[in-house]
Amino acid sequence: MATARGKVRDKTGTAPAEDSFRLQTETGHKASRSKTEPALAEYRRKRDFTATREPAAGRARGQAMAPLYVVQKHAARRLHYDFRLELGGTLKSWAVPKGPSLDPAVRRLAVHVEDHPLAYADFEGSIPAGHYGAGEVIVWDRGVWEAADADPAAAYRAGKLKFHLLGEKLSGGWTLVRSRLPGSGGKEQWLLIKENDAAARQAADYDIVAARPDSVLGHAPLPEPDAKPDKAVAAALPARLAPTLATLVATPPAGDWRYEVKFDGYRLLARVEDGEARLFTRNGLDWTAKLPEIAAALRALDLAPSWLDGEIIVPDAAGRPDFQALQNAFERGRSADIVYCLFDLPYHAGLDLRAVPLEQRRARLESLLAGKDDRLRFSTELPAGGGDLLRSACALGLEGIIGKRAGSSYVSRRSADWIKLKCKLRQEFVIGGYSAPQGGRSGFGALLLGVHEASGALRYAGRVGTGFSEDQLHALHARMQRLAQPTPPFSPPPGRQESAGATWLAPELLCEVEFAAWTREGLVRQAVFRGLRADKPAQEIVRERPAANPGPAGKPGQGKVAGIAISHGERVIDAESGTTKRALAEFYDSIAPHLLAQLAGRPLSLLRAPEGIAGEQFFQRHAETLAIPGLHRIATVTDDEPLIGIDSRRALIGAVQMGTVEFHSWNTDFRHIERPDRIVLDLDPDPALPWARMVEATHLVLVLLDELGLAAYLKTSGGKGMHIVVPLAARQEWEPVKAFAKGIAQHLARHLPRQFVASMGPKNRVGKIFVDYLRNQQGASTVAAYSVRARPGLPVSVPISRDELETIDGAAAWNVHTLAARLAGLATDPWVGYAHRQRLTDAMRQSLGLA
DNA sequence: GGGAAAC
DNA sequence: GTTTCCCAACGCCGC
DNA sequence: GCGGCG
Repeated sequence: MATARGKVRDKTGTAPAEDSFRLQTETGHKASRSKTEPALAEYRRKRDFTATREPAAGRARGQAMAPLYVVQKHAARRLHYDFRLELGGTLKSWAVPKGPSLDPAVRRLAVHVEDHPLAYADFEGSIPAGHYGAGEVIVWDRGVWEAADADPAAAYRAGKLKFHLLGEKLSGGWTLVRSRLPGSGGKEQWLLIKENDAAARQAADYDIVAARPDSVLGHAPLPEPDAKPDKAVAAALPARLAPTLATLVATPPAGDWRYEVKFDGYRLLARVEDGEARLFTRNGLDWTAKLPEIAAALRALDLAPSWLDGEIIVPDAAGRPDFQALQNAFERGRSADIVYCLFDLPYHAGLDLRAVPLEQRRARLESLLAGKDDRLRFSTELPAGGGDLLRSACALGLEGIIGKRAGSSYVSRRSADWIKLKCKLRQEFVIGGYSAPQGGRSGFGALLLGVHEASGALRYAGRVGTGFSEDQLHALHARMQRLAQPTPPFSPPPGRQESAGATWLAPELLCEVEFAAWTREGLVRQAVFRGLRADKPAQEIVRERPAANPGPAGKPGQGKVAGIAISHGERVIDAESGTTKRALAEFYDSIAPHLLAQLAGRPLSLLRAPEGIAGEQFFQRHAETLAIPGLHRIATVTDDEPLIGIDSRRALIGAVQMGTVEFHSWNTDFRHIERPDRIVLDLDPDPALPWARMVEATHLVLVLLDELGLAAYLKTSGGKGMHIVVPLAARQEWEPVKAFAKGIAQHLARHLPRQFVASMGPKNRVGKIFVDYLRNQQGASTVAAYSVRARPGLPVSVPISRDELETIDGAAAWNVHTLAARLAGLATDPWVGYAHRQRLTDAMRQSLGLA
């Protein structure tokens, strides 16, 4: 024991090649083949940071340093947990609870240090994706323990691990702070923070809330509750207070706005005075008696006379507000689960703070709540950036976000300085009936909606009774009457109340509906009719799962997609969109006909990422031991091992179950594997180039192909570039076809040197577009049209028409969430006319200078 | 994610 | 039993 | 020329 700090790490030798840090032991390290941004410098910086830290003042001599920390990296809006242990002693082994290391539920690391029994180190909390924007956070748990303490976990529990560094400026610009983060259960954490762009933000953005009494340095910029802020006015505490209400807006406005989570609960104001706490709804009803635990927690804060403003919620398992759970909590008189999320402090300690800038009120509020009852939580600020922020909030299954203008004051009315941005859900439903009109309404009352279960049954999904014009109402009614049938198409049929007076319809009509949320029973809430749809077979209408929403558990068939059991269906494959493995499988199931048309008959390479796109990724070209139902293993003369062929839904979903994210196809067919039947040119731009340059370059290539007399088809790559596909009759073998593709690339590079390069190196590619012709050799493959890409947000490679090139705003125009809408809105196949008829002629070769 | 080799 | 390794292929680039 | 990298 008590060997030098950093020993474990030093023994590992080489730095990992990926941007994450695997826990490293003396048995070696694991270099990943992950195709992510280079992170060697990143790694070195962090290593340097730990290596160059000065020992903390006040540490007794002879004590072993045994810091344990958890590294969480969050760059470019990708959340990444990883664990690194640095222990005095030789690390023997370690364990993270089974499952993805991204699992926010991971709370405990087991560590095994030589000469020590198995020790556990707990850490608490998690940081949801999107919380910190671009930047990095290290969740840090640090302390010392006596060498005599055989069990560091016991020492930790006994409080012998001392924290004693706060606000310490560390090398490399890191700062140690103590803070509470959303999702942390209100618990404070030690955080090491570092800004990528310090100028863009202020330290206060990080919610630094408290200094420990034993803080050595303690110069963190803490709010000073006792100082009287500008504009604060001494005032008696009013008996009543009406809250500031937010204005609903559709898009994030310009300007300086501070965003918070929109809580799906009840607004509640708290009045605290003389050891008494009372709770009021926004209409002034006294709910103190309904919320004894909250009231007690507020009393325990022992506040000087104050009004606090917040919202009560019941968090679901993932920490998100759950409106129904809140209602249930009231119904059952179980208010103990309720949490009060506080976001404002209009009065405090005899001061009227309403005119004080928002940030100051909130800083003061946060300091009041720091380290107090878990039922009282500070509503943390979300990172700047409205549009993306809303998207990520929605992807996390939140109801929306609230924006407050920087510096705004607290007013007792609806304010334009407080805005709410809602995540609206929208999807198609099958119309399975309608209810009788009520009152002055003619035609029908509401449409009875359904979605298909995985089993194929049409499940009742609630009703929509608003959103149609008078004309629509009549037209729809007339149309529906022709589809009337005596029995409900739903299975099981809706309850008596829903069925009363209903007219049942053959499940043929589809409509688009916008709604606020799915209820726990799987019905739409606050649904609005947005129009009929007619572009999809009714059978394809299924519930579109909001990302990261596992859905009701325990239902039969719940774990299966297309008959394939999906293990770890709740695993989040992509943190940015919150897409789970099951959602990915369902996505592939939903586009199976499109994708299978691209894959069938071709040898494939699979890009697999069993632990999600942030984990290790690898290609697989040989069927090997791959146990996928319906997968073809095809022996060929070209490869010793059988290749992979997929031509069924089962095999497709089976591949997804095995962690496949991307499907890459060869430019040939098993039937003529030595003769390619297409050329694929991958236009791969310098990432810094604007999209307009990409559009221009694509046009230029199309012009060249037109001149040669070759028809070509476009698809987005799902990344930065475009793929141009030239279908061929499978006449020639790989070599001449590759030479032809190379000829095109070199022709472009030669004649349009400002736009194109034909060689791969990034060196002379600055500001240009690399025409990647290398995908046209034997054994090479290109991501298939309709394949997802293993990148943040899970974009999809999508065929487009030449006309559409002008209209899209990037090669990642569609992703797993938005592709359905595109397919639904598509009148004609963007690749209409695609046929393998073209030949490469000598005349073409001459034109290219290949002769 | 899972088979198989290496501990 | 437990842990690690493997799962493409190619051209570039730096040693 | 070899190996790591993208």
